[in-house]
Amino acid sequence: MDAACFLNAADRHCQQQGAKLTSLRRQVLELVLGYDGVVKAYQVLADLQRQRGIAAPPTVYRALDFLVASGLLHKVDALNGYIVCRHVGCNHEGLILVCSQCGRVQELDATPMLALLREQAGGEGFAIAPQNLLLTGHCQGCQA
Amino acid sequence: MDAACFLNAADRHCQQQGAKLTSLRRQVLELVLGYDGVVKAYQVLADLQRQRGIAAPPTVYRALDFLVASGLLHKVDALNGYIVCRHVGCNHEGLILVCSQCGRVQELDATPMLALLREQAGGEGFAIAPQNLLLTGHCQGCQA
DNA sequence: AAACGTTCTGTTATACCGTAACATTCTTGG
DNA sequence: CCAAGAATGTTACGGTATAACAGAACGTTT
Repeated sequence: MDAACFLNAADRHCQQQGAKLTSLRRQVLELVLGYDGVVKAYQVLADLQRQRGIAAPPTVYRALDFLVASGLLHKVDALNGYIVCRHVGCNHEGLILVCSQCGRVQELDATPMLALLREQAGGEGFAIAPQNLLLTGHCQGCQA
Repeated sequence: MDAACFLNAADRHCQQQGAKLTSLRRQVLELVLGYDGVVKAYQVLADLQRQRGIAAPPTVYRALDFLVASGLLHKVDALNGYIVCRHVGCNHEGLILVCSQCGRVQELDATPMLALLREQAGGEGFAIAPQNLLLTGHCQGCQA
């Protein structure tokens, strides 16, 4: 799915949910789409400054927060970054593999794994919420 | 297991591995043990400054890094924090369950789970690094 | 249209998180 | 003792994130 197509899907997705994909938020999403893999907030900020002349951290953080809340992006805590969600609209839980060297992202289906985890956690009285599973490691290209 | 007992276990654990649990590292571990759940590096730093008069960030970060590398603590990326490992000695990867309501933390062994994940990811040419799995949900007490 | 509340965005300032780089001290084996 | 490596002290900085308030845009009601 290319960027233009994704943006259309994002428009539809937000409209369905009554969320407003404003021009700023759309611009930020577009900037994130321009990268391959994990993006840092301050990278986006720098891009935004190049395009708008001036922008401050809260501007980009607010847009990113919105996009995460809408399910269009995922936050990658371990790397202080963000990635595009490639499963917008469907209810699958993803297994997201992030290469800690090159930042590239790969997604598998984590549904069976999360079912097992849910079972294990449930045995301890803990109900895990729907979520994606984020793991870091090295992709094929980055293994020496 | 109380703090004193844990410290003894930590001494033995490090001795077995040829790692040196110096007095500074032990002091940091003790400070972390004084908290219930997730601790931030700068909390520990503040405590250390109270006890020693002066200390700088690298001092506490180095000690925390050592304790994580030794398996005595886990780093919780999503929360920029650290927790005591409750399974010292069994050389495992943790499954850390964080209750999004009350903030309490519970730890299970994720080793078998990660073995499966490693196999699945390996099939795609991706090598998963050693790490903990952090999942959010609701603990027993917080399920209405 | 005018008045209003709500949501979004701009702006300034600051707090928090983490590490690089180098100096110094402390072990430990020869 | 002495050299080598490990651990700690110290300074300084860069990256990450948010608080707090001001202003603008938008829809709704009157």
